Amino acid sequence: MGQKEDVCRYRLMVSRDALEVVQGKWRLPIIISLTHGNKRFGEIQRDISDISPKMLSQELKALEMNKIINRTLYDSMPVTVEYSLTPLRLSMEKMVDELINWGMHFRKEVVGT
Amino acid sequence: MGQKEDVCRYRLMVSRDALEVVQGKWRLPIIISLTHGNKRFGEIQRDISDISPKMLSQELKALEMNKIINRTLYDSMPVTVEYSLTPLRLSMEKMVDELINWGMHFRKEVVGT
DNA sequence: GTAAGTAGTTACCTATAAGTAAGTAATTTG
DNA sequence: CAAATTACTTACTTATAGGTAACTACTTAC
Repeated sequence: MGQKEDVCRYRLMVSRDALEVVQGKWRLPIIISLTHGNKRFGEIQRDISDISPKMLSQELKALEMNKIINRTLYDSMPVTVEYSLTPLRLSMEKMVDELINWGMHFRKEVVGT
Repeated sequence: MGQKEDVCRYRLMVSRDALEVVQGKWRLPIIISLTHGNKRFGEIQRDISDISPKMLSQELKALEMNKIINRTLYDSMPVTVEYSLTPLRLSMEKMVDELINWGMHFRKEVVGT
């Protein structure tokens, strides 16, 4: 008894997991910025013009912890740090595509009305 | 000039639109509860055992405004209200499936490690 | 008239997300 | 030696999300 409900609860749990990785104001912008090539802190900051260094630092850490991006420190002078995407980010492609697809549909049907 | 950036900004905008509809603690649980049939306020509340009437009422209103659910008032005594899904909810199927798929993958690769 | 069931609302409080402004440390350039 | 560039950090504040408890209004059953 309750097997259907278990499946349902599991689906809820993992969809919440997925949402937590991409939700928030800055995570998708950062991910998308890095999709156009590896970048340094300052470059991402210039890409996303209204993000503060505090938020960028905080969100980069969160994305690194979730294994979406890599942080590589180069021992050059001025010290440079390069951020790049991981294979896990590449596995998000379909999900992000479907968010975009449905977002377009939603905007046509509801927002644009 | 900037056509690529316009496309990028548009994708960001619509993916944020999509996220806003499903994000939060209770929206997916409510949507999924109604997937198993039209339900009344109290039934949803019993389905999602730890939701308060305030949050349920608030989130049902948000989902109704976004045209994900319908609210139908029946003039019976005791007044009953039935909530049901709209065609727009049905169009979310792929997106929700991909959230679940990637969430499973993420949990295997990161959470479960 | 009291309790229980219908579907919520209201006021208040706490927790989390995000913003603002300034500071740090190391090095390079003029 | 002062200014600029690298990549941040810290302290403080504001805004939004969510939680708690009690209350409303109507009707039926006992």
